[in-house]
Amino acid sequence: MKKSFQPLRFAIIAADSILLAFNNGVLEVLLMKIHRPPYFINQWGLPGGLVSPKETAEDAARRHLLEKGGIKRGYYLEQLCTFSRVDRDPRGRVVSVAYLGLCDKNRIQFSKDIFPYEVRWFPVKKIPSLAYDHNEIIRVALERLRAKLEYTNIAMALLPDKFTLSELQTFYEDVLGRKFDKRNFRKKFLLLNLLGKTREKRRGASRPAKLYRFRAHVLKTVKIM
Amino acid sequence: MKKSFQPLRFAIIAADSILLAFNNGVLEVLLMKIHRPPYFINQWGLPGGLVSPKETAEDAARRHLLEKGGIKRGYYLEQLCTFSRVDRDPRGRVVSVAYLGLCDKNRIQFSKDIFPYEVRWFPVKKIPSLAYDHNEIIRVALERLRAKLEYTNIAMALLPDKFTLSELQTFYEDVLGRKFDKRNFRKKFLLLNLLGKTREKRRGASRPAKLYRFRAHVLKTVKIM
DNA sequence: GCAATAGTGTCTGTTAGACAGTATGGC
DNA sequence: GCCATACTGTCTAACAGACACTATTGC
Repeated sequence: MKKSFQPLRFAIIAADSILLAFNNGVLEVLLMKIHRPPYFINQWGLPGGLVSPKETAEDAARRHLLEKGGIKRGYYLEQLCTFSRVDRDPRGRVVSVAYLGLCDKNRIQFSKDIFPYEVRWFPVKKIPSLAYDHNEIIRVALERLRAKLEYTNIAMALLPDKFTLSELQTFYEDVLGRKFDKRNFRKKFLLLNLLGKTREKRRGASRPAKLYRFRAHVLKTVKIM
Repeated sequence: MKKSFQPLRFAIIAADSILLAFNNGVLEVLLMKIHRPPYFINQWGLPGGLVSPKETAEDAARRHLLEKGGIKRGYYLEQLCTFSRVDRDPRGRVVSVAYLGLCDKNRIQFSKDIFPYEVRWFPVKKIPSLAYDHNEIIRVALERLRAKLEYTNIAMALLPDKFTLSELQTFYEDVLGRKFDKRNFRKKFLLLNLLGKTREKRRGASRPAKLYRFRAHVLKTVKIM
């Protein structure tokens, strides 16, 4: 029988978050500029960092979103996947537990403190080459998001409180990269009974549109598409 | 701004596997008796162990299945979830990357070596109280399996090469805990075009039944139920 | 021929998807 | 009145689910 490897006693565990928001018809991800030497200086990467002895990986993910991006609460977060390629971090062995975060920028609570980090929202279609394996992590995150849009009501985490059916449709089309027939889309979504009417309308340069909201903000699995 | 925690420099990373098999109409999980002092001695737990410096978490999961259970290859394995509760291991901070494994005992390759570990297959409905948070991990694994049975062809990883439609139905009923109408079940599954006929029949104490097999052993997402 | 399980078909209600014209408001 | 976008309904094909009887083999 083959001899066992030496156990990994000094691994470092990191928690990285892919925080997504839908803004002006564009899906964006929050990225952070890396300052600390010696690797990837001035490159962009996911907001995240080490897990401390007294916190879970999810706690750490939330803490780093606060410490790096000033994001306090009001966003959805779920575990995505753990990345453990041996050479994924040039500093040594770092295993990263990645979290998928979804938010609406108007609903999120930002801290008013000043942070010594440079963060920026990037459209997911214009992401530069990132540090570590973060491009790969984002790819997996988008796959997960697209899958969940089809069989859960997770869209509620990215959309504003109130929205028109056209906005909802545009959102689905942009993120899934497919077009839907307007009549079928509306019929299907209204029959799912996930939405509630409001009395308000969105006024623009043409006929005003009714505003809807999600009835409940609890994640449900429902076949959508 | 709140001061950052101390980073976790000495965390230990483990990889644990929930290896499932379907045997005589019963879904079973492979468990291992814990011998090493000082905790949980003689309790059962998931086969797994530490991740070594030169291997990924998945490599480690497979290695521990081999070293502890003699299981060489021929099983399906996917990452399930990472468990990082601070006190989940009394020995100290251990973060576990859990893997969901699925196999057919007749198709799997067992090592012929002798292993100093006591392992046993337990019906998932008769699992004792396990070490660490392993009961919880198994709960999550079964949830994942049930979800994937409904929208992928993952059943192929648990079923034998050849099986009758009745056996397939029994499998679905047992694992999902619901009954299906025989005519509808067969109609639906055959229309999905996932199965191929063989010329063989299973003979028993009554009318022989045609044997089918899965056409391809590639995981596909297909709406099944 | 009896027990046991395999195998089969129809009907109905629901859903998915194709498809085009009218309504309302800003300017 | 014109532009822009909101809003609406029908038809057809496919699918989901309820339902009961005949066929084949071992004994």
